[in-house]
Amino acid sequence: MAKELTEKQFLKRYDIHEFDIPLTSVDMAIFTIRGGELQVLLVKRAQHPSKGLWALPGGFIDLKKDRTLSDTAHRKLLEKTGVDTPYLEQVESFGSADRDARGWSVTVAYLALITCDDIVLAADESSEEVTWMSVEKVEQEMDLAFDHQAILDVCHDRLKNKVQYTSLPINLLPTEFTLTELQKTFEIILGIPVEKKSFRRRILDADILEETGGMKTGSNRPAKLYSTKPEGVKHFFSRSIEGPRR
Amino acid sequence: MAKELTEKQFLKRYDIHEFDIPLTSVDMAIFTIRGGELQVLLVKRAQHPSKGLWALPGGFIDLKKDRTLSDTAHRKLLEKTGVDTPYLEQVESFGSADRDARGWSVTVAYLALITCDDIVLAADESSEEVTWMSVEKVEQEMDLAFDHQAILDVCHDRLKNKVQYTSLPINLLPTEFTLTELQKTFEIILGIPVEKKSFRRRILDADILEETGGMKTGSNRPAKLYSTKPEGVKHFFSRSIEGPRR
DNA sequence: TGACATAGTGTCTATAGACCACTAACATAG
DNA sequence: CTATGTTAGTGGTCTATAGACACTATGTCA
Repeated sequence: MAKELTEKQFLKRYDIHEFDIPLTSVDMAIFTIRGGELQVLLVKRAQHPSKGLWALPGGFIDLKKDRTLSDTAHRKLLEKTGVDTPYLEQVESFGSADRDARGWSVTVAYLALITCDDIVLAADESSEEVTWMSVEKVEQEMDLAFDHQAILDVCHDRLKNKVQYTSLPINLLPTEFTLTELQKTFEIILGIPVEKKSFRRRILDADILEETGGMKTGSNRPAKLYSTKPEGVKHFFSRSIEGPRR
Repeated sequence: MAKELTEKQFLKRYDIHEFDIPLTSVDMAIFTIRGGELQVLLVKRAQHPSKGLWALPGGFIDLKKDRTLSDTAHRKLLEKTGVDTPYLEQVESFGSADRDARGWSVTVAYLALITCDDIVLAADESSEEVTWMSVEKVEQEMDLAFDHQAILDVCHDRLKNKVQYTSLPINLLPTEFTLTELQKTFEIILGIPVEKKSFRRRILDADILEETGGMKTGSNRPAKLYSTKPEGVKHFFSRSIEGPRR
């Protein structure tokens, strides 16, 4: 595939400047919670263009293997993380004449949420450098390849926005979790404290969780463990989380 | 451009089955309110594939003219309707091996809202047949080209959803309108009646409209005319429109 | 056995939409 | 020149749900 070619070979193979159709790819913002932070998976580019810069994982559609766009996304997710499909959502497409040095290109951005301990990093045979990086740090200090900074921003905004009125963060936790852990996850993504009672009421009333019967013990009162009901994973609340008023 | 070619010429020109990159296009669901209905703009396909079937307007990216994807969308909107940019939003991309008989293809779907009387239909030099059609009718009875039925569904859902918590329908009205006209527009899109007092409070409290000073007279009490404030066009409400409870 | 820490609850307030009946202001018919 | 109809616009109550915050419960560990 394209990835193994040098730029010159690539240009020759695709004869890009003769085309009047754009190159189309898929890029992913794969989020997880690690060390109390929201982190995103980055790959160091091994080829031209933007060689050596960190980038969102992604690549070209494989017309043989992939039947649909989401097949491509699932394949990429699997290649980079070794897991599949906890949560995958198409976010937005970015296309312009100058976002890629190779010419007019379009990329379809996907957002994925995965549980930290599912991860077997860099199961990719191409042995690129792969790493988790704090989203905050990436957005403030780093210079990503192509327009990946903008793509990450949009995916991050989408995540923050959806967390307001859905139970999405459940996908960032292992199958069993306590309500406090879930609340912490919401707080990390939203970046604001969430009121305990309101939070618990919302989640419980939404009727998407069930008690597993187990308890999480520590050096204090044990907490009930919950898992998501088989049916509903994401569920819409009637209002968004409003956070403290004063 | 591609449009003037026969399938055979097209295949030859693009040598499609040699590529391992997909064809990428833009398709649009252009909505308006006409005759008390939500209607969508359709174009009759003059070429293979799906020749003779109605389709959403759209086409390939023009790598010379368009700098970005939204340029392509704006251009298509202008070509078909003679107007530009009252409201344009990217919705979702659809890509698969079999959505287009020509091979693997990706299309980026856009949603546009325009005011009915802005419209100068079929300003397109290619003199295709262009028409407005009731969305309800299209979704129930018609067979659109490619996967355009699915694309329309997604765009329609997005519209209905956004209307719940934004002032989006303002873009379907002329610059001056009465609150009752705006309410009617919401009701047409939502398909349910909306309570007058709550609606007016919501809209007025959102502080996105200003009185123009003019009045709309008829054979009854005249109504104040409003226009959108220069700053805010779309604005988010804190809750969605709930409609009648019983 | 008591300090502590975290889990989990009772209950009040504030907000904003639903509901519905009311008043206001025009055109037009008689 | 009034009566009537029709639509514009409002007042005021009801209700659902989120925020606030203090309270109780239940474990560990020194």
